[in-house]
Amino acid sequence: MHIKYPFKDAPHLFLIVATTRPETMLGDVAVAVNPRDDRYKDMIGETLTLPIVGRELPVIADEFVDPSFGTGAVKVTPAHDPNDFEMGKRHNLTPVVIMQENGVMNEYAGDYEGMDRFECRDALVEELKLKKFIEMVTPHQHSVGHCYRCHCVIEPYLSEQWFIRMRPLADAAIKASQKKSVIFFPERWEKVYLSWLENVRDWCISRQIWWGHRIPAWYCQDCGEVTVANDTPVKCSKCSGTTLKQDEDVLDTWFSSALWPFSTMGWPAETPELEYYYPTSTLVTDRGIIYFWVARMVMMGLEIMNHVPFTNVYIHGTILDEQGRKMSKSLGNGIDPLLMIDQYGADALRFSIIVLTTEGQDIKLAESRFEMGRNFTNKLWNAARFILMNLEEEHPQEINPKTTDYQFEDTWILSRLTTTVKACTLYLEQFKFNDAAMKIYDFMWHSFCDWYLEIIKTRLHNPVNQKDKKVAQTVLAKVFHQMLHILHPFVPFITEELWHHLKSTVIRNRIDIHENMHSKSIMGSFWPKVDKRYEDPSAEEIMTILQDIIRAIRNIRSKMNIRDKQKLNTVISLSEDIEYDLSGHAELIKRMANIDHLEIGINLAKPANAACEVLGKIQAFVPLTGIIDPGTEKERQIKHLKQLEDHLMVVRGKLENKNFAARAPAHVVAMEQNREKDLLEQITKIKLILNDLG
RNA sequence: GGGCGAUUAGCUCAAUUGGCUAGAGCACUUGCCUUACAAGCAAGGGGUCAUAGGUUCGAGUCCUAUAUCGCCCA
Repeated sequence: MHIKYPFKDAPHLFLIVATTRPETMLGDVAVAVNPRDDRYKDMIGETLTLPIVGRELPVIADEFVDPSFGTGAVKVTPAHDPNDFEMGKRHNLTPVVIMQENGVMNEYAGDYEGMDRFECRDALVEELKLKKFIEMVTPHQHSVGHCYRCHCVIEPYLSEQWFIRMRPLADAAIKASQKKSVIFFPERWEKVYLSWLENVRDWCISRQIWWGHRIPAWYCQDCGEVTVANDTPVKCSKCSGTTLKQDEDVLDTWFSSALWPFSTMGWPAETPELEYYYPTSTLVTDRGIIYFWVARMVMMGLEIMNHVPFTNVYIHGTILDEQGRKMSKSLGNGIDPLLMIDQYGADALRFSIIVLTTEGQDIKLAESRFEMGRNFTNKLWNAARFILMNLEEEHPQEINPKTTDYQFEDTWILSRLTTTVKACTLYLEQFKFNDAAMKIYDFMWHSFCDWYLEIIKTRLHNPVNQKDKKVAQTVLAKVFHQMLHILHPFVPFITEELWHHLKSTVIRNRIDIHENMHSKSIMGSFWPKVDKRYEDPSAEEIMTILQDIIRAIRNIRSKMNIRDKQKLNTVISLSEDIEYDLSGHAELIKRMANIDHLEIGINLAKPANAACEVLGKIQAFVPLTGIIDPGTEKERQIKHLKQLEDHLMVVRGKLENKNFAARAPAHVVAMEQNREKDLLEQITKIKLILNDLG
């Protein structure tokens, strides 16, 4: 709406002012233009007459005015617009409040006194029209603040409120993070924290709502003195008058929240809780409240307790719904954790969420994601059933397995366990929870269950001697015990339950696993220490090779449609320069690949009608007279050959680049050279096999 | 308008700070009710790492620009 404001000295001339809230003109105290706006330059300092009201308004110059917006001249209403309030302060203008607190026009509204603000708007526009003060009306889209509870339009309103001077508090909080007394994980959130503190403005803590802590300020009705006190004062501190009125407003909720780390511990009393819990080590939260809450807790902690409330601030991703929207009550797209716990289990819920929580990434959460955690806990439960069942046996004295009593798989799983404990510990210290969870997942499922349990089944069910069976049982119990411990933070309920079963089984059967099991709960135990004696990188490397061989044989089985139950014979031929001794592992391969006769040796000849697999310096031959399909076999070999040749091209591309040899580190060059040699050897072997197939 | 982040397999996400043929879960294909587990076992298939330049012996990773999406602030 464009309104004409006449000049005092030339009432037939006007300055046109645009507004979306015409009723606020009753509170106008000036009209402002941009000092560099040529259209209005000459008018600065002139006086206008406010239509209808008749008040004199100076034309002032202010950089804030955007010449391209509206008419380039704006009415200044300091009592009813925050920007105008700032402008009013800059030009020493006295604000005029035109409404009461309930939105009804007051005595400054003249004839409109007593009208509601919207009623007043219509009536005033009518009058302006009648008196021809309106230049034109254009539709204009703008955003209007609404109350989040009652949805009515927010009215900016000049009133007296309490503020906290933030600069000194903020400076202390900035220093705390510079000194690393407060550390963010991931690190980059520190920037958000700092940029807010550096540009912080004084904080208005008065809220005009009926719930919350009333502001502890009392106004003397006799002399006007303000008394601020912990306890309700009985008389004015200045004139001793007894007519005191407490401020109607309450403290901003974030003010109370800022005190949370100590106010919840009995502060200001010096309670044992306060002593124990303040300061604490780590705060875990969402990035959305880094300055609303985190920074304010730090400031208040420093100011009041002389110490930061926490050292580490772990910022996790925001949990969103499947479509990437924030969860909210009004959208109804939230997931009820209690419902999920009923459906999938508390541990499943917890484990799934930890696995999904990757560093600095929001989490799109769908209910189906909890299946992963459920499957994991289910797997753990079933593995435990198997273990406990197989420990159920009277266990006499000779239970103390010396290193020489260990089978290869025992050394391997103990080393894998140690590696896993090490990695988990490191990841947890770095707040990389999902990496820690994934390591445990992989160990429990793909090392312990898929391989170790399968390998030792024969030792448990058809042992060659009782001693070896007992060694297997002891290692089994020991690994399971430690595994439960590293699993415990991720799946606390199931590990507690299983730990009790293990404890009673171990005690009843007198299995000595050299672990303290006297506490009443797994929570009373300690996090496993890395025991370097169990580390065995070569066992882990050899096991990887054995797994490759076993997979290759199973692959041949699958491709040639041979049932798992059918026993096969196999010849494993090794190059003479192979770095590993596999001779001791024939039994393991036979067991896991279901092989009847297995021959392992250097440069063994390929048997007739055999399916082959080339694995680096190892060749596996499975004789399949009458079963082998030469077409399928040829296809397999050609496919493998192509892979090797593609890889060789990449490697040669590097080696043939003169700069590579000159500038890359020696170990990288050596690695590529070795790789070329290995690839060539393998290619030669496959070509021989293909020749043989015709 | 300012700032931050994302873009990798059909889907959801990793990739130890620039160095083996980019991994996992789900989904998919094939074969298995094998006395811990079919919510499972075994074997597979699947990726021009958003696009275009640049730096480098070497780029998913570093730099610049573009596109799309998201968050915060004004």
